[in-house]
Amino acid sequence: MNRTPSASAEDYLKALYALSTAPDASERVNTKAIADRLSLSQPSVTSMLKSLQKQGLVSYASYRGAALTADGRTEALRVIRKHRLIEVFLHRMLGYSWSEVHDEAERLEHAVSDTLIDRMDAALGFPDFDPHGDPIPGRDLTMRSHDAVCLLEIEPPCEVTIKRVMSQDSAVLDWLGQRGIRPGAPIRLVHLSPFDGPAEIAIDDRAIHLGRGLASMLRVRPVDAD
Amino acid sequence: MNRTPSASAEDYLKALYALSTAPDASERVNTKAIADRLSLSQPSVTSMLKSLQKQGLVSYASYRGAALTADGRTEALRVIRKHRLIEVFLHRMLGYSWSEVHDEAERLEHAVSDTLIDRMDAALGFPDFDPHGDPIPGRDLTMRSHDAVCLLEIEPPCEVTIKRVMSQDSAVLDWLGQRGIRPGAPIRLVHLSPFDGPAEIAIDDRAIHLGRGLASMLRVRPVDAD
DNA sequence: TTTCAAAGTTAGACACGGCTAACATGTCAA
DNA sequence: TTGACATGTTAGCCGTGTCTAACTTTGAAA
Repeated sequence: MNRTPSASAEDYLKALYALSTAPDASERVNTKAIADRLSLSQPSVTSMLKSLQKQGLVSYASYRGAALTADGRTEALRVIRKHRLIEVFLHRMLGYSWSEVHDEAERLEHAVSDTLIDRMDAALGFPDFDPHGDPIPGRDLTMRSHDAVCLLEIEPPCEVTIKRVMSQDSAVLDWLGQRGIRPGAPIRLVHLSPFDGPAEIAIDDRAIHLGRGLASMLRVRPVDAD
Repeated sequence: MNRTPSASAEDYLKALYALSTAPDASERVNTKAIADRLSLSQPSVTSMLKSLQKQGLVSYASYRGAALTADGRTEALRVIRKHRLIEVFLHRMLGYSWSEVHDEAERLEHAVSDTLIDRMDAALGFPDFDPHGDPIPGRDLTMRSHDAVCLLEIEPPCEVTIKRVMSQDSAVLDWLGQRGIRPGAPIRLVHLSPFDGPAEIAIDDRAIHLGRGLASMLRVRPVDAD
């Protein structure tokens, strides 16, 4: 009863991990939230949760949502580690842009062995972050914590460094990338318009106005924090 | 009705290709031969052949065996191309030995996109052969012909170069590799014992005696043929 | 020409992972 | 406290790809 999770099961575990570690998330995760995230019907989710519980990866109670067990969390982190290392590998070794890596990694993460991923890790020099700035769990499958904060929580004006861009949408990533907005880039938060207005930032002395949606995807650290 | 073949379907197409291009193969391939090669039951094969026929990849008639259609052949070659390029990639870029590459490639071949494989191909400098000396179909999906002959067809004594080692068994490959028997290695066929006896070869002036089984896996070219 | 073993197919089952339709439960607002 | 509506589950279906058991066909030897 403890076989390797199927590709589908891995996707559920990843979704569960992401939803339960989201900024404002509760302990237990909704059936609906999982269904929405994976674009599946709710009954499909119910049935997979029961199956994952039988495998000891999820704790689940009818009408009460689900949570990862310690084992489930480990499996989720194993997949996330694979996903992010593959992203770095595609980016650095094969010239993929950061907007292209996600979809390819989404398929490969279910096919690469633990051995292969460790060799990729070594070939890359044991990177800590993927091309989007997402932290890569180490071989011990613990998630590194990330001390960056949301751009919208900064008091303008302020010089910050972009640490992480929390989007997987390739159109968004292309648009940001063309403007130099990527992890490591130094930017200046100039102004935050009230009433959910845009954020004005400056990068290389060029002004860019970002809607709140986009701005909230940027995780930054004040320059003097180092 | 012309979707991308499933991972299973790809395995059947590869098997069909291998069996129908084997040295002494007939036009049509047995159900049993496929079942044996894939370690599946015969009824499973019958049912998949019907499905592949419906997809236009295989021509099949009850009790008459099966053959690839032009489309099926193309799909088979696409998978073989992926498999062999992945093998080269693992070997050259990630330090895999030639006895390790097959199993990993067997899983990855179903997950890599055409785009990724083309980038790997370019990163490797468009190799013509995989680590076992098997020819890699080009982007146009045509199989390069291979002018090497079986070691057992050579008249000893004769200096030859090993061109290809037709085994996927890692124990066999390790044993051969430890003795320097790999594509590119120059060897001397010293003697062929009669009555299905061993082949005596010399490599770096060291004598090695190979059973017919092993010897028949070696494809070579006489040194003066270049 | 007959027969019989090997090869092939059909029938029917199962696990997996989806789905829709219908029913059950929870929760918030009145 | 009680609806009403959002959320969740159950029931039952489907397609894929596998299996075993039972039956059919083929083809080669007698």
